[in-house]
Amino acid sequence: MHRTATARVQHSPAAALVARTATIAALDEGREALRVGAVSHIAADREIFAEGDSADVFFRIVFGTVRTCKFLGDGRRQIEAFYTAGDVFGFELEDARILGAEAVTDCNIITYRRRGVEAAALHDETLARQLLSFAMQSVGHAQKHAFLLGRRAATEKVASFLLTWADRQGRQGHVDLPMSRQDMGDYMGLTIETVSRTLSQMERDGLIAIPNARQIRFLSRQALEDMIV
Amino acid sequence: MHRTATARVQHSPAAALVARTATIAALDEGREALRVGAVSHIAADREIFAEGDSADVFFRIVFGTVRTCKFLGDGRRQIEAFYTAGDVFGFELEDARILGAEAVTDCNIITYRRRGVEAAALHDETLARQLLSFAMQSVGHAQKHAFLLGRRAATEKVASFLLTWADRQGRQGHVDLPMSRQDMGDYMGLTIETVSRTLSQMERDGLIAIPNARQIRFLSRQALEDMIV
DNA sequence: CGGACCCTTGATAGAACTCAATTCATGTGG
DNA sequence: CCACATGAATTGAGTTCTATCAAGGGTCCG
Repeated sequence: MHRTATARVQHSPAAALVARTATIAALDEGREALRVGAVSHIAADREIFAEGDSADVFFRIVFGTVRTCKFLGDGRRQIEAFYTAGDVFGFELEDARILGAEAVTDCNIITYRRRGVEAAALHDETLARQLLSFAMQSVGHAQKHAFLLGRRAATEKVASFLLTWADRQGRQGHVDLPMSRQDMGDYMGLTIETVSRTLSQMERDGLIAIPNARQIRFLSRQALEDMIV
Repeated sequence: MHRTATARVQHSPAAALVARTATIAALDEGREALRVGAVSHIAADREIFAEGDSADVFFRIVFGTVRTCKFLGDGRRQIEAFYTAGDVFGFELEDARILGAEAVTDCNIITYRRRGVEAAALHDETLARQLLSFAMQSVGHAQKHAFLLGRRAATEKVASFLLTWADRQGRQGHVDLPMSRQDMGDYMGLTIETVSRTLSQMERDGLIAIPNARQIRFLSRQALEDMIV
């Protein structure tokens, strides 16, 4: 399940599309002492941490999906990222968190002490390298998100979102969506209605099938890829 | 919305706005051997590196402004970031660059060998820490960019852009824009006309003065800050 | 069966884009 | 020094796309 970060880097050609979020494999290799307590179970829609909380710990997902987000004063919400099994989230440089995190689905997560891991990295070359690699992969993810948001048309955003998730799930012709339309919209900067309409239109155009709201089958993956230039 | 949490810490608006890009101070402290050649001068609008180039070097700006961007198949361009004096850019994890870089204005830049710096970091704790810090700050910048792009209204984007640049320049009531309206639009996901119209409207509303296209004075900074929630 | 929630669909209004024309700033050559 | 050319920026008119408001389906669960 947890391939090493270095192995993933070499994935290459299709890598352009893969907006895989990053993990820190070294945390699995005899460094269990860095953990805080046991695995925690979080129910769907429960908050994991809030904007402004102390960023003294970070997390890795055993299973389930997590979203990190920011609330605007008028109630709008922007989702920064979705994280799934194996992903590390909540690792921040500042003391106070600038994002909140919530469980999208029920999930199990492992907690790590930030200072402990940072200290360990000082005399642990593998960990240090993976920490930097993790940070750089996070940059890549945030940039890909910015590029998705910068796209003008809703169809481009949705096509890009679907293909990215299919790749994350290692699938060619099918994608499971663990999140609601609201979550999708808040991630792409679209309303729930536009997301829904865009998907319906894609279905009418014969590009996808929607057996149910949380599952999408690709009928013409090429056409979707062509949409995002 | 899922706001089950207790009261959140309110950040000072100014702090939330500062999207300062990051540098690596240790490169100045007796580590000049890591440089490649002398300082290079680049003329405005010249390409520094292209998408797909080998990412074996990275750069630091002595003076001038640089943009990193990506071109879409249909000619659209998305700008990922602007960098100014002191900023490091072009540091990537992958071998092939996923962004191109161009000089916005004439500029002088210093070149560093990536592998050299990475290797030096293995037995140089200060450098290692700053490298990680740099990477994490880059994450923060990319996230702020994503949040700017996710904002729905053009006025919010433009207000946020202006205030961010004023802060980067350490100014309260005035901002110098080294880039064209086209650059601004490609950064914010807007057309050049919308950027221009939005600025004109802000001027009519008495929020800003535009002595010339590359200079903006804030007449009501508070009103601008209120726009971005 | 009823209710709650999520999703979809419809009608309308508003915001941003597109195309087009004009103004402005800058630089060049006569 | 001025006429002119050039490119950037602004402004205008019309169109397109997405948000908004509102209503109706679908599904799960008590």
